[in-house]
Amino acid sequence: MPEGHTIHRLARDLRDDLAGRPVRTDVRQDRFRDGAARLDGRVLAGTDAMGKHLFLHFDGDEVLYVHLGLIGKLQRRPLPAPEPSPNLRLRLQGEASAWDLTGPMACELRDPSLVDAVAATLGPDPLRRDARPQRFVDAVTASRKPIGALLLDQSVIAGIGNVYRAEILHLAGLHPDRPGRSLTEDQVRELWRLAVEQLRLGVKRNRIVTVPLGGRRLASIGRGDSWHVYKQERCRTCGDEVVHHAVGNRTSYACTTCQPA
DNA sequence: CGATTATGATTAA
DNA sequence: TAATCCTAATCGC
Repeated sequence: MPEGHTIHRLARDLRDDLAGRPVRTDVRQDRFRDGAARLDGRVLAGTDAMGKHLFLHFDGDEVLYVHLGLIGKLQRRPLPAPEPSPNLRLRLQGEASAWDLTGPMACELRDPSLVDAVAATLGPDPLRRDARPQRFVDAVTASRKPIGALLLDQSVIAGIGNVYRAEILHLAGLHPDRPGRSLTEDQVRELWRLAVEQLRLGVKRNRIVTVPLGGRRLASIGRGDSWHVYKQERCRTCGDEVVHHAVGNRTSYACTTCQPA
């Protein structure tokens, strides 16, 4: 689940649930036992999300830095919270809920200066008001790498993952192999606009659904029916064949008709 | 019940 | 390019 929309939604939900009051911590794995003990009883001051990076600011000038990676989860448990999984990296418990972190790529207590250090490695984030889209446009139009690789490069645009890459390129009618340099500024601006639109929808729905709802309820869209080309054999727009091939180390998906090479 | 797979990213070779 | 980390849902037998 974790592309940028997931992280921004978590930042919001964690703030709403936990901020302003002391949190209790719990842990099952050994690797963050010390960190959990340090945080126990501290007040969550606020949260921040940049691309796929999540920052929880605690009173006492310390930041809990979390990156979920491929398989990490941060799940809400209404109180009384169930017995945690043996894999629990960290539980943060507030007055009405507990949040269980499992499988993250990173879970570290750091100095607040880390936020700026991470920001310096990232391209503009379509979900942030302070994003500078022209940086994305310039990076793409200057590169000979395929647009499919550039969209996954977090230093070019922050927060896009494999699902949004496939779906945004399909919505734009662009083939993943098109070199960045071959695109017009207008085409790249359209990619940015689609990224903003789709990621915002993702935050709102807490789920990636790029097909038009057409009056249907979100809950009625089945698993695998949510996308035009990602993990599809046939394009959900025109019914033609979807071709799978590796671009930028990951499987890319493109409709032979909607996304001509 | 074991094998496979995944919406990520870094490090080593 | 390949190996590695980490977990849980899904799939085939």
